[in-house]
Amino acid sequence: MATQPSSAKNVPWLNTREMKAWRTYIIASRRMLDALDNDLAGLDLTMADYEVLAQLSDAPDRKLRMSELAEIAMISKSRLSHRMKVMEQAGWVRREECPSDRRGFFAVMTDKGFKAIQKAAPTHVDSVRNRFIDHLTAKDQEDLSKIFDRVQAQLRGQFIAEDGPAKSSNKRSTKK
Amino acid sequence: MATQPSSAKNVPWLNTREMKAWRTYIIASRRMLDALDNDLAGLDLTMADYEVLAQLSDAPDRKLRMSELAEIAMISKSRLSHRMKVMEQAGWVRREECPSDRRGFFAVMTDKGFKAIQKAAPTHVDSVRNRFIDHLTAKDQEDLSKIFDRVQAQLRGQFIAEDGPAKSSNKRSTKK
DNA sequence: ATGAAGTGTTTCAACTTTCAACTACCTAGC
DNA sequence: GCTAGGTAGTTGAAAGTTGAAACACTTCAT
Repeated sequence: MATQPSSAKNVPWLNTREMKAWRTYIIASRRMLDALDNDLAGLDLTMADYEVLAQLSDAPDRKLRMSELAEIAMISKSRLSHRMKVMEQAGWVRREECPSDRRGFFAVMTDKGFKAIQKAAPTHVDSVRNRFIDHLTAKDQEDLSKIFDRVQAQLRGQFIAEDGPAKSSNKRSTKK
Repeated sequence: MATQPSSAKNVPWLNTREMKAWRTYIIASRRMLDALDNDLAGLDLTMADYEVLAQLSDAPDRKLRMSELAEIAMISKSRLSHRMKVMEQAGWVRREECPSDRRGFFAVMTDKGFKAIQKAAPTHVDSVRNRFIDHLTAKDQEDLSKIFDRVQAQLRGQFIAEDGPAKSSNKRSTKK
């Protein structure tokens, strides 16, 4: 539906090597991500929230425009608004008016939020090491970077070529 | 909390190479998975449902015990029950009593379900190729398999060592 | 000025996910 | 045979997540 990528017919099936790579990658990744989320749960964080907070803590003055934060954290503006409300109540962030553009707001990380993320970081890094990085050689790491740089480049290419705002859109057709 | 992996204190931070590998992998993966889900949306499928159906279609007689299916599709039994209800209404699967253990049920893929997945498969494979596999050399694929085999082996190790039923458990502590 | 477009929030309805029963059955020990 | 305890799977309610659309402002170009 909608510009079927030309080559859609007679797609060559995955051969054994390809299938193995795909399945191994996809399954191990899911398990690992579950595990990481689990490791963070003890700190009342999800990976998604950690990502938002980490981005914020890296930003100059630990503040970013809402839109920009949404973009780099790869979530919709609406979703960010929702999450911010929760994190605001936890006292980790607050909103601040943008003086130069009065439509805009900054998401600002509070000291409490910064302490929270600083406390979470070692646990998370430990997770990432134990569950992933420490099992890779330096060469592996470089290979991986190259591979996923390529993957990402192509995705970006396709998205720019298209129209939509990149986000999903779940069009479960008119089937009940 | 709960057997902190001994080395939890003074965790060495990720160096540049490690950080690059981790971020590139995690971000590109997320984008790619989003894209794949998007590609499937036109066929009224999510990756999760596709996974369930694919497992079923690969099983002998295209049937599996509910528990077993839940396990290999990496979802909880409860969740599978709920999803099955939906897929049953779509006419893709049905439940069948297990004669040898009358507590049990088989999930059975119907012909209609098989046709649906057969129709979806080329699109999905095309997605997987375009967005991932075709950007890897044969060597890349082998490297990837090795890497994620290792990652998975270690995860399994840790899980076996623990008590729970492997599934998350979200213990957001007693805060509010 | 005026209208179009941008920023961010909010409401709403749909959907997903988990949790804690709950039914039904099986197995073992006595 | 009975009973205790375990397993298979379902269920309903509660909680959480999500995106679309409507909204209130503000800015910007004419």
